[in-house]
Amino acid sequence: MRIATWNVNSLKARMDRVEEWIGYAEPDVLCMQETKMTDKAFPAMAFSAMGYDSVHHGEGRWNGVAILSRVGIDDVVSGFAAGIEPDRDARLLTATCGGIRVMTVYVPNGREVGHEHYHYKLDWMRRLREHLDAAATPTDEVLVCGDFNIAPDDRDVWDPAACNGGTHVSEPERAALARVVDWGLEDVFRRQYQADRLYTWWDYRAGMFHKHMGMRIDLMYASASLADRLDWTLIDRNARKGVQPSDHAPLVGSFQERL
DNA sequence: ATGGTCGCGCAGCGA
Repeated sequence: MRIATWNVNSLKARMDRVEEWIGYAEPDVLCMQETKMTDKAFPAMAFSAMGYDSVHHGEGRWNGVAILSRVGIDDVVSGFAAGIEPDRDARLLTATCGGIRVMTVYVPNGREVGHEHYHYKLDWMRRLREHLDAAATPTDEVLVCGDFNIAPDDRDVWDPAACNGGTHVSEPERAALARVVDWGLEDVFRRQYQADRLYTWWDYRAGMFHKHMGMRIDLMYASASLADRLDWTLIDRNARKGVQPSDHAPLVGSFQERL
């Protein structure tokens, strides 16, 4: 079972790259963020022709998340579970694919520490934990992946000193992430790579990608029983190269078959 | 040292 997460930064602008990538990466499940389109505009037929069922939760110009699956999509929940203050944006989608409760998340960008959007981000993370409590059980196979806009620790940024005090690395953001992880999740990339400084996002500007100046903010978390089946993970830097790339690279996790 | 680019949509904002 191969599961991927990719912030595509507009599916309309990225469709050729996404189709190319699916063609060679052959994920069983692909979670996307920042599709930036309405549900009506979502190219479900094109994905169907490639063998994937899909579900999309979009709004238009901003945000938007999707799950593609060739192992089934059931019990879909758009946004936070019932009983939680609804999200004003399209940032979360939950579905069961091949026996795994999959969640694709696009965590708000906080803009600046202390900004109104920063507080919205922290509150959004609080609600994500409530969503986990309501929509899943830690003993089940659960996978939470997406663009968290938070670097979990200083290994996850190219220069901790330069990033110090900024958004993505602030202590309250990391604490909010830890609170979500505390539900019963493990960072599968870090399960495989402990010291490695590998990133998933690089600013388009200033040749940041070529200078290896990025952040690891696209994350894949698995519940214990699923994490125990982890075979390997990969950040596909090739997808960040070439013609009209997203500013994020896909992150792939491969899980062994259930015994 | 600083700033450097995209996408959306048609100016300038958001990331």
